[in-house]
Amino acid sequence: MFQIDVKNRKPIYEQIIDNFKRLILSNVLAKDERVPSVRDMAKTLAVNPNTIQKAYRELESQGYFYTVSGQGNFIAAEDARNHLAEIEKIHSHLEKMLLELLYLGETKDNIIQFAADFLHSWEGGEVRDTSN
Amino acid sequence: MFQIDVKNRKPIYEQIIDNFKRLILSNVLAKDERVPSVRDMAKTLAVNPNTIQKAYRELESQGYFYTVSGQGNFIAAEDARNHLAEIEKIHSHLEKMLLELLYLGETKDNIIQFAADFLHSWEGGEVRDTSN
Amino acid sequence: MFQIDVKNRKPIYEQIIDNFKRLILSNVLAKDERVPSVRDMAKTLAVNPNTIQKAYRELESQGYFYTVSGQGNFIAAEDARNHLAEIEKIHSHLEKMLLELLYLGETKDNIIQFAADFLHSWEGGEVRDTSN
Amino acid sequence: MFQIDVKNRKPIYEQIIDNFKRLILSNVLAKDERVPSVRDMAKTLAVNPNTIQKAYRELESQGYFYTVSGQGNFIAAEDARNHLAEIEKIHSHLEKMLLELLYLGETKDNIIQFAADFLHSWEGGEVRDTSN
DNA sequence: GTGGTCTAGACCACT
DNA sequence: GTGGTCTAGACCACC
Repeated sequence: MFQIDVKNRKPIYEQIIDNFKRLILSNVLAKDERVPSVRDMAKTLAVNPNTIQKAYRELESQGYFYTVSGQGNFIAAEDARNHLAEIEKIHSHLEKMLLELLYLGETKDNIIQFAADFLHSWEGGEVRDTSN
Repeated sequence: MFQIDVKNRKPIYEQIIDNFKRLILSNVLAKDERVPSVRDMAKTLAVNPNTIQKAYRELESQGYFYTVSGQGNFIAAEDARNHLAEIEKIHSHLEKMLLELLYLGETKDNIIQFAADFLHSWEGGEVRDTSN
Repeated sequence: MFQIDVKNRKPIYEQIIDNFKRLILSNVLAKDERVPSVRDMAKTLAVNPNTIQKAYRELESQGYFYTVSGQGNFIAAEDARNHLAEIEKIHSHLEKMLLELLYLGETKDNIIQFAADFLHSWEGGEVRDTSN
Repeated sequence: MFQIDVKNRKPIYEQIIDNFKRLILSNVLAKDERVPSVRDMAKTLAVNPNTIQKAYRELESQGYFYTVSGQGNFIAAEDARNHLAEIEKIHSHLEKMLLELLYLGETKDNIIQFAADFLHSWEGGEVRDTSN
């Protein structure tokens, strides 16, 4: 499904969250699909079940998962998530990145070219692992 | 000079580093200019001197500062720094942001438009505080 | 008859209990009426028979059902139940809700208005499903 | 400060959350006031630090606390919280309670009287412990 | 000193 | 079987 990098500064549970978000947002995991149980996931990723639990809980509270007691966790419908707030946040984040590039001497046209090229190279087909 | 945000999850020393980098890259701080002493900086930012110390040491090791013992810290010449590595890092960071926006349903054209608008609205005048 | 919401954090068996209580208290289910068998109920609600069993047993112990072995479960007479205790419990629960609204900045008059409006909009006709 | 009831069905960390919310909403704890450290709280309540941690984290993500790394947790400004959504939720909860009382035979006037009496008996002065 | 993460292992409620 | 809670104890980064 995906791998986690224990050496990474980013906490394991965040890596798990990011990976699931990616898989969900790119429709690799579809609505109402069941995700591996906490224990199974813990085994396959070789981490402690509590760590998986923490990640799953967070994903639930952010509207990506829903839990059916005694049955497991499932992918929530898209409208349970708050995309607008998320987009807003990323936009402001993006602005900072763009500014930094300017500071580092990149020209505006260069930057835009870079972004455009990258996006167009992305025919939306398969998913690439971009976790950290 | 700049402000730090203690409520922010980003460590204070990293915030200081980022702010100095920004001021240096945007030429607000010029080559060989003296930066405030650790103690002064600690007072004005109202943080622990150790924290300033850590930031300064990091900035020195990244080639932004040079230290003259007994005299203080100074802005290093541009060629002491490695912009390419920095740009590379931001580029990959940027790719992730762009991808997330795609996942969240933004169209490619929308995203490029956003970036272009932002950059062009920014006639490179003074520097705005973009820390986190 | 009613629906249960598997996504809800409230245990299914409690949802079933609440629904039955509601139907009984609102006289949709009359004294000595037979309730569906455990197996039937399990099928129509698409839940595990054990879950129905647990709910029925609880309802019996609270005086809402009585069991005739070999024949099924039936609605008990009203006097078998202890409304006062129930009302007491809800009253205290209500107090907490009211207090929270106060804390959240609602004025007393606003709250009372809300409650009064709601109650009066309710001409006691049929029963609406209010399960969580 | 407050007590927790280990025998209670409600999880300890939720009891802690509820208690803090109560103290904050009733202004016993003021903006920017420091709350006891995780370890201290763990000692005084005689529970595991992880449990406190969980509660504090939740309170932070709900906008009641903010964390200053290396310094502790503090009460957040009121506008960081999402009262409207909260009020909405409680309103719908309240409706269910009111309905249940109707079913149990209480008259509308009785119920409104009860609510009004309770609210007016509550001159907003001191705080009473309503935790479970 | 502070919060944050993680492990190992236990116990519980629900299905 | 499932998720959820809790403990005990360790280690880390930050201030």
